[in-house]
Amino acid sequence: MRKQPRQRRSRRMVDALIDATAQCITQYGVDGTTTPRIAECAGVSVGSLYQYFSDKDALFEALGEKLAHDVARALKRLPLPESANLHDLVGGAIRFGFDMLNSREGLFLELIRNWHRLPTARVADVLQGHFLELARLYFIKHHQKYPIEDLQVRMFIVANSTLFTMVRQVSQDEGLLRQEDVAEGLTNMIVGYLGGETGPSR
Amino acid sequence: MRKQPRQRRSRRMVDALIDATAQCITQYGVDGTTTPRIAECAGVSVGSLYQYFSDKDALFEALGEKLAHDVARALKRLPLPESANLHDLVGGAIRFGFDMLNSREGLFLELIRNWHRLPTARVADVLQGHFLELARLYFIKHHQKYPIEDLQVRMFIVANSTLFTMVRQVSQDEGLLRQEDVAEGLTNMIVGYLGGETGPSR
Amino acid sequence: MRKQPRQRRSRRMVDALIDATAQCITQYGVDGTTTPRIAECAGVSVGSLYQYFSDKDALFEALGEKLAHDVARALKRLPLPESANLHDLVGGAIRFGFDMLNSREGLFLELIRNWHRLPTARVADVLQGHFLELARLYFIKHHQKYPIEDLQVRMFIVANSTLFTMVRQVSQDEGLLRQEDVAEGLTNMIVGYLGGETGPSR
Amino acid sequence: MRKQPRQRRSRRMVDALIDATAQCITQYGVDGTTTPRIAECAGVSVGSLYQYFSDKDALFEALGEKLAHDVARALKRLPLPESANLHDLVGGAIRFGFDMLNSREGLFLELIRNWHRLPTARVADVLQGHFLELARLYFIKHHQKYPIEDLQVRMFIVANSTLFTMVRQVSQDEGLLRQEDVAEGLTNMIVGYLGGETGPSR
DNA sequence: TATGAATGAGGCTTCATTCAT
DNA sequence: CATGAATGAAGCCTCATTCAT
Repeated sequence: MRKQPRQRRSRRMVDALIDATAQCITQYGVDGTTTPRIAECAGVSVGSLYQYFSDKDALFEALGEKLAHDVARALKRLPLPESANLHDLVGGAIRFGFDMLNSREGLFLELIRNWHRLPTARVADVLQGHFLELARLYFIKHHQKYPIEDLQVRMFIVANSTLFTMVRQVSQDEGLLRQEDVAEGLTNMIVGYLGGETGPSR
Repeated sequence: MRKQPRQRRSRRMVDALIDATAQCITQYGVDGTTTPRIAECAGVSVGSLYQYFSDKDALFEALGEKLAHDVARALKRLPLPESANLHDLVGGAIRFGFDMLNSREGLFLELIRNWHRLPTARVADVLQGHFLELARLYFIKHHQKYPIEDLQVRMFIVANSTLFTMVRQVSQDEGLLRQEDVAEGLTNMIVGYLGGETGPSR
Repeated sequence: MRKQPRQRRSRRMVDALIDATAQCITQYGVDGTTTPRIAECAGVSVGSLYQYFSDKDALFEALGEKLAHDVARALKRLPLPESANLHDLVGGAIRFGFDMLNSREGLFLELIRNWHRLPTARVADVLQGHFLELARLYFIKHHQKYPIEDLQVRMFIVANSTLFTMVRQVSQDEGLLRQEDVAEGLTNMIVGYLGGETGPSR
Repeated sequence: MRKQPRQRRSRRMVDALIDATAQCITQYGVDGTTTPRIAECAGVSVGSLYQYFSDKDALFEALGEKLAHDVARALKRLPLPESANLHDLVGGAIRFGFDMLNSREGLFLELIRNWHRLPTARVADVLQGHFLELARLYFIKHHQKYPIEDLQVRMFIVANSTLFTMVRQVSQDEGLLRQEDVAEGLTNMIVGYLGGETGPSR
């Protein structure tokens, strides 16, 4: 009970630093997000940064984890209409994805672009777990049998295809293609892949 | 008559620098590829590097363009069996893609991963043009009518989905998923998308 | 009566801090011994550290003094056999020295190595006084006349020669020379110097 | 033949940096010798420092090696009178040592004090080799048989005793003991040890 | 032209010490 | 008194780029 104030103070600092990191990333990009800038952005000295995070990477990791949880929560809140057919479901997810990428001044966009240089192990775990859970729920509800054998391969393909195609679409400064069209196309592709025949060729 | 040698010398130097850049990238990654290293790798002074390239980015751009042309040439040489059905065609392309990503000690892999930080406008143009041309040829040969209206959208989706899913697959150090399975899955998804009904849902 | 507890508390804190300093030195070396670490090691806040010690150096000084007293006490307890000839006496002292250097996980070793960077004035006083006293006792017991004139010089030479040679020996990671041999050699040298003719050359 | 100017330039820079390091050490001590200061002292940018030395330690190493060679050269030039008896020889060496320690504004003093924190492997090799050679020459000239068995132990003891006793003497700001007396005492001790009976006790 | 020495801003991180609670 | 969060100067090192030769 006596530690509360301290913990709350700590928590506030940690949050401030994570938020500052996010802000720097949207403002200067991942490359331009330096420890001095983060500290300044948080209105704090560099020393404080290192009191709460062992490392610049630790900050990125914390930010990633926080965002992953935010996304997971938002996903959970997505209305999954009982009667939803696969097309609406996938379409909804993709629109949700585009919304995310367009939100927060491109924070997610920049993070996903730099995926391979960031400490993403934890984040990936969180999200993957969530998506697999969603898929399982869906299949259990709509089909007794679901392709458990290659579910992982399918999820991998679907997730990455969707994600990076969206990233690329949003990254195109000039609106060469309309987001609506890309969303629709992606949806069709995914639905066709997940819902249709699965045998090789034929 | 006296200019030839000079120009040839120039050409050789430019090539050496571009090759050195590629070598540095495979060896040290994009981040570890510094101008002094490139110069040393090319057996040339930094000064010379800046004589021929205004900028580090210019070098990357030149490398990208060169590789794009290499890839385009290789694509052209791909045997497209007259009788090829769509599945074999796409499957072949995907296998070609995996081969590329696994070739040259991961050079393409590293470059595509860092896509957004590199000057890729020209490269994208070259490759996109090529793919569109391929698609047009295919459709002209096999279908009188081809969906010219949303061909660009489809190519965009297919290209990016395939490319980044492959990159992610090859990036996974631990072989969680077998490349064969991913290739097969991707192929099925693409074929289903390109070859099947195209109307929105229904 | 109300002050007692406070003073006892103070004493305990001071001791804890000094012990923590010693522990940090053995664990991280003199360079790695930071005030935050000491405080943490002592289970105390940095602030408290500065309540009791004006300065990091003050802590080192206190540690030095404490250890000097420990050593002095241990020296006093050394059995000085009545019949001891000089060789046994010196040999015993040197073995005692090696034991010290090898004890406490190298605490003394590390401190003596860093002699010149630490506040050692007081320590030197304590030890020097002790050694001179020992010497005086010995000479009084065994020789009526003792070279009071250059006793200080001799003690200085003997003490430093022995000490730093031992330190260097113990510092050698690879056991190039056997400690036994060095101890024997040192003993011979010292005995020869203290016991033999003292005139210049001859 | 065309590389000369460059090499000379390099050589000059390297020398300037090493000299600057020496100067910083005498002026600010080993702890106060920072890379920015060294660079400034040499009238050069930090970057240049790192063009010639991979590391701060590399600089210290180079300085050490240079000084070791200087000392070795000076030792070689020492007049070793044919007729020298051991006392004069050792006395000369010790006086030479004191001269060194008092020279160059205490550069050697500070370096030897910080022996254990500096990269001294090479230096030790150079000097040890030199001293062993000297010893061999002496013994060969003066005694057919020389105690080859424990020569290493003896040299180790003599060298360290002498060196660190001298260092401690010169370090004493207040001239508690006269250097002359310490030199004489050391000489006597060494001569007694090296020249006299060597059997254990007796 | 070719060279490569030189630059210096700027990145990451540490730690002795203070001060508001 | 005790606390420990906060500070910020300072250390080490990198690298894109320039410029005198």
